[in-house]
Amino acid sequence: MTQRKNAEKITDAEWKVMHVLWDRGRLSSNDIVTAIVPETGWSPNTVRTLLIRLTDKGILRVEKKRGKEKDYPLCFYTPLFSREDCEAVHSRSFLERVFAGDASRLLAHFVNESSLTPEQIEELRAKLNDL
Amino acid sequence: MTQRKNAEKITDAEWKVMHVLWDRGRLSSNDIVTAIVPETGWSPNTVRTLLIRLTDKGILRVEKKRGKEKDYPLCFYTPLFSREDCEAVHSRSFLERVFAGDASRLLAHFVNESSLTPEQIEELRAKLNDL
DNA sequence: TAAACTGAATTACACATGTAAACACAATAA
DNA sequence: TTATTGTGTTTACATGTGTAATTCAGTTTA
Repeated sequence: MTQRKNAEKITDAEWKVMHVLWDRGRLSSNDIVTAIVPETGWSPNTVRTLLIRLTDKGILRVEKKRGKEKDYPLCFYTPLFSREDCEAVHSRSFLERVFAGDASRLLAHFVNESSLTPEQIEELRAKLNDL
Repeated sequence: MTQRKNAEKITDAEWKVMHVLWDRGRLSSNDIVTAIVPETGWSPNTVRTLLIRLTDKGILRVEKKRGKEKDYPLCFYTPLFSREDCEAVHSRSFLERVFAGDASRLLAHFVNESSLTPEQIEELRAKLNDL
């Protein structure tokens, strides 16, 4: 729950970093930089700043390694929260903020706007049946 | 679309103000203050600051009236965007940011977490059928 | 060994945001 | 008419965020 509190504070720019880490697991800062810079056009330093901030917030864990005494000192980062946890926290606050808590309207909106594939529609139907 | 751009910048605190205005239409600042202060505990000045900021952002329109020369000069505020428009803009950016654009996962999440009533479930089913 | 390079840590800086206090002015009450 | 009060306007101020530049410390290279 204290965790949840921290997990709440992921900012727009930081989400990009988190998605990379959730997709690919523990990564060196360089891996993260090379994954993110082309897509965003950010400076590598910007990415590193975000990594530091996420670490300070307790959302990432950092390990400083120096391989076999041959490599540069490198930082490896690992998420301390699952993607699902973070999504859940932010989803709740989004629901409250924008839809004033009315999940039904939120769902209606996304169903209408999302151009779902037939398979996705079927999946969703199945989920509704499971309720 | 330029409108859309502005509509994007509603902050957490500002949403509260907007919901009151969408619920009840054109209101004096005092009406807004009395609606919001009890629920939030904010100072009236805080609410007034938000009204000014929303006006500056072009999200609210303000009319300064002095009734029949008898009342205080009062400010009346009116939203310049529909609730649906603002929801749509913020929903899209939320989807991108938190769910990396995967609407299907977003929907699955909210369906599971929202404890919908049977009626709401039925409604949603109907919407799915209309796709 | 000195220069160049790489990655990490520190510092920066403007703008946004939450949250008002202070000030000003019209209207009303005394 | 003056003091008070309700309302609008201006200013404030810490913290968060986007977005790095700068500096520092090892590593490799000339």
